[in-house]
Amino acid sequence: MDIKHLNLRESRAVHCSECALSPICLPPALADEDLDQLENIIIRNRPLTRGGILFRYGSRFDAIYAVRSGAIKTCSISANGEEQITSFYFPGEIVGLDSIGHQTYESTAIALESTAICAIPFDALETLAQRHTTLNHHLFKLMSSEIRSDHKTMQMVGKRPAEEKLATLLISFSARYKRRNLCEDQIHLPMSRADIGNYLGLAIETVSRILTHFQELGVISVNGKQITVLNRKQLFALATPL
Amino acid sequence: MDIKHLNLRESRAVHCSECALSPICLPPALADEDLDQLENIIIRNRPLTRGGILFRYGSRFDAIYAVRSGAIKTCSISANGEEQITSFYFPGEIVGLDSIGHQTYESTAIALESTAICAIPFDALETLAQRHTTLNHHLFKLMSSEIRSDHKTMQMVGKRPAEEKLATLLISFSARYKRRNLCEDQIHLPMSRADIGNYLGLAIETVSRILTHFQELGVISVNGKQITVLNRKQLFALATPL
DNA sequence: AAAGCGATTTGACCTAGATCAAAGCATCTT
DNA sequence: AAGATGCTTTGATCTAGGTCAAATCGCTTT
Repeated sequence: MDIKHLNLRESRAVHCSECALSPICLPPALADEDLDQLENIIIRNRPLTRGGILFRYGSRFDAIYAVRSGAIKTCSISANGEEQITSFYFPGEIVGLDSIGHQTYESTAIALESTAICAIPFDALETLAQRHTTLNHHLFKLMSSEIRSDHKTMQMVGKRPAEEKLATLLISFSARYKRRNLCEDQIHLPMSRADIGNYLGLAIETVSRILTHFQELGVISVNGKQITVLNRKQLFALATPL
Repeated sequence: MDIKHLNLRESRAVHCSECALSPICLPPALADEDLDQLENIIIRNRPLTRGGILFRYGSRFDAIYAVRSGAIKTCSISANGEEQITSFYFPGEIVGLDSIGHQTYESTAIALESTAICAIPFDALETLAQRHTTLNHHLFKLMSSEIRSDHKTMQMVGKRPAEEKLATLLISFSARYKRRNLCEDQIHLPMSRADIGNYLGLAIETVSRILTHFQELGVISVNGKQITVLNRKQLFALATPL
């Protein structure tokens, strides 16, 4: 490991207790002592670049990951090789929960842009959780939230008009920006139109057309991957009321 | 509680260790002593009748449920009142995992036919799991399996031809029959065509048409809710290769 | 700055599956 | 047994959104 790399590590070595994302990713009532123990097992690697693979379907499962910055997509690959994007993950969110209890990762996780990650080795985490009720409970909660979020996705994807799907997705992204105290009306889409289409079950042409249409309606303004919400109320009216 | 009810309870009081479904619903390596403790917290109520509600969105979350016989559907209700079926549960499977860590149930669970249930109060289960690593691990595993199963559903529902969706669903049901050592070629559909349509994102007419078409192809024979698989190989060929 | 390349947009057309409508079938009532 | 009620099937249309094709926009790379 060269000096430059060491410096990089050093500069990014933020303790969980100082991390702005901890309200999203950690249980609220974690004692200082427990936090220290958790801190000790977390590994902060060099950031992934766009397209970089965090883990690959079939490789040995050893850790779950907290996104620190950037964004991740996860996909299931069907036997005939077609990939289905199952989720997008933003800072503060945890990737890899679907592989817990398995020997191998059950999906592939790919960085959508330059992305910094905290790796949390699962064996150590499970051992720690066995001794700390709060942490164990938090893990249950994280996993059940993941299930619910998948259910919302199913609700959005299953047989709704394309406009509704897209409006709903934009609102979901906006809400996640807000949760991190970022401006909820400036949505940066880290993924391609193809990714959005795959996720929502739409052709990329449809995604593009609907974004232009929303723009014509004056609901949003589109500038490549940058979306500005101009009429929040109307956007909600276009979406599936979840 | 009247005598009749007590008798009913008595007659169905099968211990987990004797339950044919335990390989599906319990961790394989659970010590006898732990099993006794688990057994003590489980509540076996009177069976639900068709349409009976196991739990309702918004009511207080207090237990997860193992299906003993019959079948359950769970639905998310969107704000405009439309329901989206998120899963079907067969004997040995666990319902309610999506509500763990919440005060209230996050979905509604409804019996599709006469259905017997084991209720497992979650507080007690969590306390027990805190002391028994195997059980805790099993809970993680159950939840991650639920996430994966949702991902498979998303893969099936998202932008696949209708025939593929239906073939895939039949195979999923068939696999779950087999898991319980039942004949994998005799599929009893406990749910209506409308439920299947809702789940797969198809109109009920489409569901019906495709079942007839599969019958014309000689792949299955349809008799109301009773499906017989005549050509397993061909059915697989019609399905999404998951 | 030019060239090259992938991503995105826009337009024209076409199909899978939705919707509408009506007829069959069961199951439950009276 | 005759209705009544609610599924399911079948048939005839219609349309949202897919597919194909071409133009445009942003990028790297040279």
